[in-house]
Amino acid sequence: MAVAGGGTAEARYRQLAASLREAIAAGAFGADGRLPSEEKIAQQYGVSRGTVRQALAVLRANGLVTSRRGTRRVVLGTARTQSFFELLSFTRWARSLGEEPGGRTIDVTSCPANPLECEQLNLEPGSQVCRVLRLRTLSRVPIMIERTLYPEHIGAMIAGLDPHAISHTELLTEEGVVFADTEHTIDLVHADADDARLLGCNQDAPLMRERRRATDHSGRPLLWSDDRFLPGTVAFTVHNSVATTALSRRRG
Amino acid sequence: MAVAGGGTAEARYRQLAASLREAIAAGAFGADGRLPSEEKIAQQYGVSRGTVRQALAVLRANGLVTSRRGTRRVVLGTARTQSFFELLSFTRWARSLGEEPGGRTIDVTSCPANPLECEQLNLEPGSQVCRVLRLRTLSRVPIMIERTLYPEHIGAMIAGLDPHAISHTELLTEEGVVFADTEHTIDLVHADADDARLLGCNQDAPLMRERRRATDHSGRPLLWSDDRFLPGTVAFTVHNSVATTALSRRRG
DNA sequence: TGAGTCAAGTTGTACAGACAACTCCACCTC
DNA sequence: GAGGTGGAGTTGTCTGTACAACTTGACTCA
Repeated sequence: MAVAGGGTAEARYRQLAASLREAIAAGAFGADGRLPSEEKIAQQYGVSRGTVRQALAVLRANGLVTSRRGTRRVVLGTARTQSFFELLSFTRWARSLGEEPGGRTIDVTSCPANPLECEQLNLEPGSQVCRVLRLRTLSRVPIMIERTLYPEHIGAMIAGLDPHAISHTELLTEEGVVFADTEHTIDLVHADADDARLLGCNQDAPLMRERRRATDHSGRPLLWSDDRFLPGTVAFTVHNSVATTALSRRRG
Repeated sequence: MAVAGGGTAEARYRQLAASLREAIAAGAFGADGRLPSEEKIAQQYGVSRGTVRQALAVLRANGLVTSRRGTRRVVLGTARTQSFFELLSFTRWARSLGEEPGGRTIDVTSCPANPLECEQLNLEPGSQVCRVLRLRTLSRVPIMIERTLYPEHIGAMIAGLDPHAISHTELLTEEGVVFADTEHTIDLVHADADDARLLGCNQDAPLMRERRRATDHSGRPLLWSDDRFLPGTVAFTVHNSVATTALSRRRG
């Protein structure tokens, strides 16, 4: 039936997190930025302390508040972290910026994967994969080259598609594909001939590369993509605290 | 007294998380990678289900396991996320790689901050700041230029320091400075004259830039740094799931 | 064969209580 | 004034219980 979300009422701790987020943005909690105690918040909203803690854990993971045994929590900032989908999908990201996402599908082919690709997509050696090459624009200005690899069962949904379709990710979601986890790796590369031609830069010009690997709930890879941005068009930010770390830095 | 950690026994859920992490790395949980149910794990380790859930939340945030209502958890991978300090401190990072961290302090000056810097460090306009310029090496090979800005009260601890000291961060920690949160922003810049001279690259050569801003528990900024890496020496990876997102992507 | 139904199993949410660990301020003492 | 003491307040950890929401596989029935 593909009921697209909204079926169940949102959890109480999420509602509470949203309320607190608004309160923080509105500048409640005075100049010193100290939150009320968990107990007070619990009474105020008519929930248990456990629920308050769950809500605050969300805000802490987003870098909005600190937390430390013995003292009240303190507002850190109004860090606007993005939703999972704004990070997964170029289209969603563009929309969240209030800009018009666009793109042109340059090429779609189906062919056997090489060993590295098989490993990334967790496929048997020699399996068929679907290769998509797209040029992405933000308000009609080209900013990114996207090379995406889909396993065959996903690629089949992409293949017979309008080449002008804007968002493949949203299409797949509508078809019932569930994206659950992604891993992003960010580094710097030099433009190859295709990059240069399509982005209108010189060959060997520096590009910001983001490689994304998405999996479903069972850990099966759904796509592997190599996205190359023109310099100055994108920046990545990560918040991390003593308690939770999501980012890591590797030798290039 | 500066008792350097280790005072209190580690929380049970952290011990459990470590155990489970090892078990995953050792390849327990069979070929399908399904974990036992929370109840089973709780019985096996003699803890309550709540504690098990706390431990599993850590693993999930690290991208090691999935989680989804109705089905068992599944092993995703052996993602090695780094500790907070390996991300904050170049020295700690190098050591975790098994390489020898090094560096040379090029310049230390104290002067008034410009408006942007005041905003980043949350200081009154015109406040004094401490500026440190360092060249960082990995196994004697230069890979990064670090420009760090400290507010005066922190800078005072750095100023009278051996110019050959390797880790300023660790020194500050020993002095009782507590780092609690950081924000990292990653983008691409071109080498200026100083970068080129010190890193031995051409001017305007592309560099990977990481800007870090660290605060203490109350949200007071402790440092703001602009680090520029030679291409190919570093890559950043982020794991994120539907439940938790730490990364965001911005217009450059 | 195919579709629908049901029950068992599993994770998510929420509540309540208890204690530990820690911070901070007021107070006291020297 | 300096320094130590103590207690109130706050967050961290752990346990236990109950139910809701969801997945999966077995089963039934047309």
